[in-house]
Amino acid sequence: TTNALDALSQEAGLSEEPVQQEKEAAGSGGGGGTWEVVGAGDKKKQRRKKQGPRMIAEDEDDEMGGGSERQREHPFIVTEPGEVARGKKNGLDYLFHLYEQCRDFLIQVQNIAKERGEKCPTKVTNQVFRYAKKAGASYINKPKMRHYVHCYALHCLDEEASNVLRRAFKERGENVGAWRQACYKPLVAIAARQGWDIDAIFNAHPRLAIWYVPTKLRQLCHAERSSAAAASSSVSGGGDHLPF
Amino acid sequence: TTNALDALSQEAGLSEEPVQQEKEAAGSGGGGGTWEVVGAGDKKKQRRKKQGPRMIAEDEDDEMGGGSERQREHPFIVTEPGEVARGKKNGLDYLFHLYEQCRDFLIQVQNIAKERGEKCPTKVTNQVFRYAKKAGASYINKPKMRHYVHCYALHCLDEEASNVLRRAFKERGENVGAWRQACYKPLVAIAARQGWDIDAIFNAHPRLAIWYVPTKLRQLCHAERSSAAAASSSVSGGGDHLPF
DNA sequence: AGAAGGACCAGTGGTCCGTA
DNA sequence: AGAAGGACCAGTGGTCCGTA
Repeated sequence: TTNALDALSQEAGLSEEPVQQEKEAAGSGGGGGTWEVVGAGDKKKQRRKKQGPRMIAEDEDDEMGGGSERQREHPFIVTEPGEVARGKKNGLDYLFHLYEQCRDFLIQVQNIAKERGEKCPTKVTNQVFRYAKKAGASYINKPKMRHYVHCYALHCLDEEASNVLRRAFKERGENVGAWRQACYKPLVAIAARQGWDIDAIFNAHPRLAIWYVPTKLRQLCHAERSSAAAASSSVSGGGDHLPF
Repeated sequence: TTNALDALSQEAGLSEEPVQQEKEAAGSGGGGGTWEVVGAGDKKKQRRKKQGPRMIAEDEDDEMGGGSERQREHPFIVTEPGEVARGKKNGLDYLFHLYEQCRDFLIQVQNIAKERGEKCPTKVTNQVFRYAKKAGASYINKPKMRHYVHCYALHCLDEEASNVLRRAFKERGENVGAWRQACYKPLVAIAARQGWDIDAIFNAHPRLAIWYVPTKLRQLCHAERSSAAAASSSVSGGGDHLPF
């Protein structure tokens, strides 16, 4: 906890070279099952490129010394439950594991806030992402986590349906983007069964409640509810008269 | 609701002259008991004054036409429960009434958001203040409401104690600032009785839950808890040994 | 001196788009 | 073409301080 406290009390330093850490993309080719996650790659300096005509001294050492490349996480592929991705890929169990890690980081941030009597986040906020980065989990970032939230939601709310979908998309050789898109539909169906309140559905699930409902999922639920309501009113005639 | 929808869908226009509305500071000298609240004063243009050297064409009509002054709400004075402030003053029942109004505005904003399938605020946010202004309640503003939140909290959580305090401070002829300061102490005492969790206390009260816990109140609770803990550990000796 | 509130500012939620 | 994520941006929570 002492270390954690330190990590939080310093600000995120973008200008100083960050301390390098070891990594071999946890889970991408390793043993299997338990993810021994540590810090990430070789990233260096990536200074701002756009934003106005600020050009002077912009690229003092843009060559990065000895040709080491800016490192990213390996891309995800559709894997079935329990399957470990081979080659320079990460599997979906690993993806979902990242959400559990974020939850752990949130809990740490919450504990620190409570100790200090500061306001205590209930969601995975920017502060939590900053904390995760400081704690060495540089492979966690906001755009990625937000991108796949609804996939994780399906995994939480109906693991069986999620597994079926994963197997089907793996079998068909679909890419991650296609699988990701396909995750919306069963979620909307779940919302339909529960009165369309997707926020309530997220909040009722302890591991999901800490994630913001994705805008697109919210919109899909709303659109689907509207057209369902229109359809059910049109079967009774479609006019202004009372049903039945 | 149609009007409400319109009000929300337009952005707050700072540059255009806002539509003028009638007002005679509701409750400041009126009948008594029920606040017939409407729009506010004569405010005009108040464009930015600081922020850089942007000077050109800054004050095309700074004289405001015919000498009409920029209008503010009358200041609050300490009144006892049920008492209506006389002269160019507002009483504390009116102050608390503003919090109830904000709650009504929040509920309207929530209803609109639900209809539209947008994310739904649980607190009085900037959006709600903007909505209130559009709806004609220009006497409601964020700095004022935040300033007195803890006073309203005491009123909600222990109306009897709040009333006693009001009578005492009125009798002593104290000003609003002194009364406001004095509201902290009984709140900290309430928190002490309930395990020091001021957020939980706010959230447990339906009318209070929509307000952010004021920073200073949170800090006071934290400081008081710490010193209470220190005191209770020092009576048992003050050392590192176990109590008892 | 006491008080009301416009306006500022650091850090947020959200996601685009230059990058690999 | 498909995907990861730095970095941007509009609007937020918070409150200072020029104003009356």
